[in-house]
Amino acid sequence: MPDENPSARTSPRVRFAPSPTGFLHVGSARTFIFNWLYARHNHGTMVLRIDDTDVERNTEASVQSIFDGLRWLGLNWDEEYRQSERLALHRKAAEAIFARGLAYRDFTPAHADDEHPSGVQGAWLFNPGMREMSREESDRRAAAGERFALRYRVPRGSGAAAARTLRFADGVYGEQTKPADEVEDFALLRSDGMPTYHLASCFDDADLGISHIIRGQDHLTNTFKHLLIFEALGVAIPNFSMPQFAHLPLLVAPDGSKLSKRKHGPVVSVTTYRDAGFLPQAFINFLCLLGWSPKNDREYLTLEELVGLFSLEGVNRANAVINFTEEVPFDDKAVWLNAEHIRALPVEELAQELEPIFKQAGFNAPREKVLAVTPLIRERIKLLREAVAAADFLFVDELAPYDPAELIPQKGDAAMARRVLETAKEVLAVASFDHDSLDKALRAAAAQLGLKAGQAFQPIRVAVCGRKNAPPLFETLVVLGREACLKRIGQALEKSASLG
RNA sequence: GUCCCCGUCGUCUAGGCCGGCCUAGGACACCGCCCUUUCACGGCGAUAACACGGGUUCAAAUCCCGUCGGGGACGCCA
Repeated sequence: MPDENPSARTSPRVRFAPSPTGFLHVGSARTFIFNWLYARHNHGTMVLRIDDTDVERNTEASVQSIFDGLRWLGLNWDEEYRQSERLALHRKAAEAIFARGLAYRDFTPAHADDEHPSGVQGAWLFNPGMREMSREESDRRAAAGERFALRYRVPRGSGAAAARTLRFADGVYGEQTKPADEVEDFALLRSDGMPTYHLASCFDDADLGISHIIRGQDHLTNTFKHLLIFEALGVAIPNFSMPQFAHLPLLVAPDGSKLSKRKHGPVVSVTTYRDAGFLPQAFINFLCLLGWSPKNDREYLTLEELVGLFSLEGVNRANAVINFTEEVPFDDKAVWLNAEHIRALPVEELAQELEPIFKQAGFNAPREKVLAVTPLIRERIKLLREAVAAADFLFVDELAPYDPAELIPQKGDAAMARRVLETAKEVLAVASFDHDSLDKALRAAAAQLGLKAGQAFQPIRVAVCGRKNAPPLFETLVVLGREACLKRIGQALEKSASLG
């Protein structure tokens, strides 16, 4: 079959274009992930472009922190650009638009930051006197060194003639239209000669052949401006075709407001999740479920499954709130998913994640030991960091002080605790240290003492772990080894003396 | 203020485009029970929502209008 529409056949090119004004924001991360998923699902190309045209606000530290976040996610990109390196291209594009009469110079002094340009009367459209200024006067003033911004001359209806209607089909929000009359004469170049976001972003998207622009819904109304820029730019770019747009619902805070670094603090930074012990695949899984659904009730999804399932049709239109409070900084569902992903990890891989964390906590944690400890805590931690508190007694030489009363079993007394510990000491001195042997020996000892297993095990558990809530007893004893067990039971016996 | 978007359990969502299968499904969280040597895992169960008002229709969460609520855009920020 002949290929009638070659452009529809070429693989999609998508981009993620963060501006380096802070750390990588969870909302940005989700935008990145959706773009990445779209690219991988459709065998397309993922472009990373650092939108650093705002020299005032951009910092190199921020660029690094964005890379930190992206590297942690582990999703690779195929091409990488820096907008600041393409400045000359942007200026040339602006000049070309001006030369064609599609833009004009605006000599109005820039607004101060606190001045809101849109009055209470309605939307601001353009500054009086500038749009109509003759080319001669404009040239003369520019030549005289007067500063100006370059504004796009948005087509407007004149007299009885209605303005044209701008339209595009959004991949998520559907058909969008707006009369050009309602679009303000936005700036292309600032009075310092720097391109604005709108110009730089559209030029690069067109020049880099981006086929699908997937971004936050806060750009939905900006898209009408972008349509105009693309139109003006397109004529100079061979084989240009208008990109498809898809806007993503916003991620909002529990109070419904837009997530912001300033207002909500570190919980909006992806490195906070990393440092708290989230697995990147769990974090990705969680973010995907915010504003997107595979529509088959599945929630725990691996990266491969996400790639296979992802489509723009599954994207929701309503904003999604990401739940957090000061006491509980992470969304319950994110934590649950993380626990699921932790349990799904093979022991060797989980051990590998845990090893640096144990070492950081100051534990003597050789590989073999971590490998032995991991199965004991795998089902007891929801965040990797919790492994430290869950397994500390398996690493330290001396147990942290605990209340001797903990040694007393249910429906028992101090004497019973001591009897159990004495017996355990004898049994463990000779028993072979593997799960089944210990199970057999200790159960037999309990029976001999006339106690229920649970009653007999509690003093031993507390003696060995220093607390009541701990992993299963026999596995714990095995990992700890005979020497440590006997020593701790001996210490417990001493402690129990104070119980009278 | 103007324009745009959105509104299903506390939260994430399915269902909505193609009205009846929805006495609205799933998940997290919460509560209860079971399993069990503690904790955890696992299993089972319970509570919980179509923002409101009109209309269209034999029939509306689903279509239409309005109201209210939330959000976004309106910068020489991105």
